Order: sequence, then structure tokens, then C-alpha cells
Amino acid sequence: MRIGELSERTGTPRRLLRYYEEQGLIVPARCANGYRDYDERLVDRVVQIRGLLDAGLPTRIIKQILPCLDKPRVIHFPDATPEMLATLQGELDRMNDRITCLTRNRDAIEEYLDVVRSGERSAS
Amino acid sequence: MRIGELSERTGTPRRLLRYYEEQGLIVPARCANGYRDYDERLVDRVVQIRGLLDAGLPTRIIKQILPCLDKPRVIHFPDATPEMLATLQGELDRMNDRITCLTRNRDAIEEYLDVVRSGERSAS
DNA sequence: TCGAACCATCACATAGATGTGAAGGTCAAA
DNA sequence: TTTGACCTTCACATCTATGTGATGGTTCGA
Repeated sequence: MRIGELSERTGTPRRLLRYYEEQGLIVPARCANGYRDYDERLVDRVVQIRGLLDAGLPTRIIKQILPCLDKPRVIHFPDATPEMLATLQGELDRMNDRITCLTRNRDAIEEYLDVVRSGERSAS
Repeated sequence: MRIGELSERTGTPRRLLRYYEEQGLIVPARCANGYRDYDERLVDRVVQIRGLLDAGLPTRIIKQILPCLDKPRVIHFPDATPEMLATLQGELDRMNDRITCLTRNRDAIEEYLDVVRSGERSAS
């Protein structure tokens, strides 16, 4: 598919699809006329990229994470260097921190909303 | 305590402590000489702010979330406007999205690391 | 009283993600 | 064949969080 369709299906500005490509996150094929040609699977991938970006990960890290998510994962691991694995482990730790922080705050907000909503009628 | 101590205890550059204040996230008292005077409780608060920032929330949103976390929560809810509650609910939803995304990807990375590490010796 | 180590404000710079628009090529339908 | 809706690259602008440094006041110990 071309960039316009991918843009619509993922809710992502074309500008950003080109940006993600520039950062090496996605690699579309090219048609004879130079138009980008996106594989169907890139729909999910783009959504995932946006999710990670929104969760605070920079493109540089996302680029390293994405290969872990490919389905026939087995193929990749010969090229995993030790420091690459250490980086991944570090990012995994940071992701856990983020999850912990978000969960704690989400719970607090939820509780707050519960209290406010239940007390709405009887407030002084 | 003064800004230097808070900076050290939270691992946050002074510059950013002033920035968070500028954004209305923390409100230190002032000594007679103009120095900022931080309450003990701001240590936790700053750590929390940094966690949320790292998880992708902008200061504008964090500012709205922080009042939900105060311990005697009860005091606040008379001033909660409906659209304020809607905003909070929206942010809660987004936080859940982030948690889901992070968790999914964390699990994938974890599994990847397991596979790579266990296959390290026997790789082709 | 002097110097070191704090503090203050202000300002300018950077980096990353994103917005916006110009200038021009491709293609299909009227 | 022309028009409109795509696409291309390029460039400059914006916003947010951050880095860095200038300039100057305060405090305290040597």
C-alpha cells in the first residue's frame, strides 16, 4: 500500500511515516515511480512504534527493540552481541520502572475518581 | 532543604527543579534571602514527577494528576469540575494504553532474551 | 576580609518528535 | 489534455524537556 493508506489506517501523519523510515524503524519498498510501497504488516508495526514513542521510548531504542518482536524470532540471535544484550536488559529494566510508575499513578487516579464521583452529591 | 540537597537526593539537575516550579508542579517556600526552601515531602514528589515524565506524560498533564495523589485526598474534590474529571478519565485511559503497550513489549523482550541466552552456546 | 560554595535570575542552545509548506513528478479520470 | 489527488524531496518552524553559561548576591570558614 502507499503512504496515504498507511497514514489513514494507522492515524499517523505522512510526515511521521517518513520520519520513522529516516530513523530506520520501517523500511518500505519502492515502486518503479519512486512511491513508497508498504507491506501489510507495517500497519501493526507503526501502531506499535507510536505506542512505544508515546510511552517515552526514543526511536533509537525502539529500533533495537523491534527485531525482538518478529515472529520467527529464532533467525536473529546469532548477531546478538553481549553489549547489545546488556542494552536490551537495561531497557527492559527501565520499562519495568515505567510500568510500575504508571500503574501506581493510574491506581491513584482511579481511586480519586471513585471518591470524587461517589462524593459528588453529598459534598459540602 | 535548599535546591542543592534536593537535587542530590533526587538525582535531578537544579535547572530542572526550577523548571518544574515554573511549570507549577512544585511550589517551594522562600527563605528570607530568596533561596528556595523545599519541604521534605517534595523529595518523593520530584521522583514521581520524573517517573511520569519518563513515561511520556507532559508537565501540563502531570500538573493535573498530582493533586490526586495527596494523602488527605478528601479535601480537594469540591473544586473538581466535570470537564476536569473528563480530562482525568481520558488520561487514565491513555495511561492504561501505555501500560498495555509497555507490558506487551517488555514480555516480548524478556522472551527474546531468554531464547538468545539459552541458545547462545548451541547457535549455528 | 577573602575565597569557596552555595544561591538567584536570565538567556541562549540543543535534541527529538512533530507541523507546515514549497516545488515538482505521476497517474487516472473527465 | 487538463485537472485533481496522489506522491516525491527539502527546508524551515515549533514545542517540550533539557544543557550550559553569564552575572551577581549570600554565607561561612580560613
